[in-house]
Amino acid sequence: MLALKLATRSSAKSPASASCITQSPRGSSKNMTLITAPTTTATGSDVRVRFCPSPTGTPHVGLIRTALFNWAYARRTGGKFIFRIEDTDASRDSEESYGQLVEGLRWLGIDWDEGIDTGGPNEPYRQSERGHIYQDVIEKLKSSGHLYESFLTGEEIEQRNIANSRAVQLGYDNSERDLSEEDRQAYLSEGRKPALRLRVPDQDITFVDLVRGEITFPAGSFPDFVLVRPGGAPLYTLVNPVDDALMGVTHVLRGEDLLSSTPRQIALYNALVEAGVATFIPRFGHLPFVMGEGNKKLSKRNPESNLFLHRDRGFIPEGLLNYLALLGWSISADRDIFSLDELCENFEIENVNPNPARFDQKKADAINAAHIRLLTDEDFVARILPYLQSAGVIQGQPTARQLEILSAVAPLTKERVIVLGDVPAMIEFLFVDAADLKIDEDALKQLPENAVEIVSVAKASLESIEDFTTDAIHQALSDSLVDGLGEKPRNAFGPVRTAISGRRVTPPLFECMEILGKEQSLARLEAFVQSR
RNA sequence: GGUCCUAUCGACUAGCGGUUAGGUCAUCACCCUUUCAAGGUGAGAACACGGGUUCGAAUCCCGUUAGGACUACCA
Repeated sequence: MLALKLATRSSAKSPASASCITQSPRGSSKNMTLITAPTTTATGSDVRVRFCPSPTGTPHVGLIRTALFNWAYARRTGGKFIFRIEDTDASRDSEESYGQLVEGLRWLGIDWDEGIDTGGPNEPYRQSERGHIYQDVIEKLKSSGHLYESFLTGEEIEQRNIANSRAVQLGYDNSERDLSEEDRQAYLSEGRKPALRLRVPDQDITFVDLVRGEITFPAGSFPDFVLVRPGGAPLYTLVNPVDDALMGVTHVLRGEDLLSSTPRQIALYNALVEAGVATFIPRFGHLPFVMGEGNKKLSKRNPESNLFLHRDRGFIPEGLLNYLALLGWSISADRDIFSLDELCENFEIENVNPNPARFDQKKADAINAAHIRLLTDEDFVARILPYLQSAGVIQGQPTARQLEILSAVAPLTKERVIVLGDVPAMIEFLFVDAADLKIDEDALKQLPENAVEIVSVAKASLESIEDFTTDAIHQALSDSLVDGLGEKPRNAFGPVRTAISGRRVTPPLFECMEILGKEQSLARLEAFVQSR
């Protein structure tokens, strides 16, 4: 025990510890291998990060946050961002989901330097098309002695543990590391086919996590694990690190759920280096979970996990990404709103907070609203158009008059929505004829007794106006309703608003009347009086 | 069972040995106001617990407690 501590300490002090992997051999297995491969020292433009989702289901905001941080890290360092698809599980993967992943990243503006569609020096970027590559790597690992055949079934492994009074949960006992040739032949003659396991070094494995600092897994924390199925099909445990190695990935930024498998991957990387497949071990950084209600990881069942639901509601990429970045990272002590450029300029993986963060829809909404207000009027119009079209407010391409209305109402509307999906209901009345205007229940409910009187006085006072402008309208209505009838502004303008828009909440009333024009406005007031 | 991670207002966080513990969302109050927003001002609200190290601990160390992850011939 003392010797172990000394070993760890001295190795930490030695100059050789520029490598992040600390070695402290323990025990004395005949086949003991040690981790000797160097950890990458890549910085700046040598940085290579990747996003490698499995195409199962619709894109999840937690997944997007991972993509965002990898992307931001690449943009910050000047390195490369690789987009790879891990579609080796035909039963769960779907082409539809693959398409959604690509669509999602494109919509958000997260672009990649190598990968799907874009191509690059390490094609193909879909694992389902890389089968031949893995077979070659498996051969190299076999001939360098890092893999060994394992014939025991799960049931047999459990039996052995019971027989040896070893905890069943401990799993495999590495008992076939030195299988004799006779035993091997005996298994083969039974018609068994072996899985291939990695000979894991009997030593503590330490690495410096980019968000959590130094982490040590004691020797024996996990058994020799399977890399290849009986029959030769490679597993995720093999293909993920192999692809990273082949693609030269230097920094692996991924979810916290993979933290425990990192020592396994370091052991594999070491084997890969010794087998001549890789030249270094990457650095790892484990991002905190995105949580949902209670203390549970945000699951695909939670609607707020679905990227496209946010888009459909009217989140804009700037808002959603800003909020997602806030889940574990902050730009400064007193600022929450920032652009993607600012994120890329300031992102430091070392500043990511290791605690899990809860997804808060209210705050996400507030951040999105702030970004909508930052849009120029032209940009705002362009972005709300699809929402107006799908709500049926505008059919097909907008007319010149509709465009005119939109640009007039844009600055008024921008200030009072939290998502773009709020817009159609708010401005629909500007696009219908007086005869077709419907009056909402909640607008009617709060009308004063003398609503009809107010509206007809309003109409009379507006008829004489020459210039039908906001100021003139305001003046005329104030004179006739507030001064003339002695109504409070609230009581005076409420009925007019309802008659004009049919709604309780609208952009500012006088501006809306100016946009509608004198004829339309008066027609609506008249229609209201007639219908009561 | 084993291994690992985590712990600051209701939520997200700033803090990296000396702060009246700061900001944002949410909540409440007031101001502004033609509705709704936006904006302005203000209030309440946190260092999980126990030891240690130190002149001094939210900050470093240990333990406890509480969450969480992993422990597949899934990815």
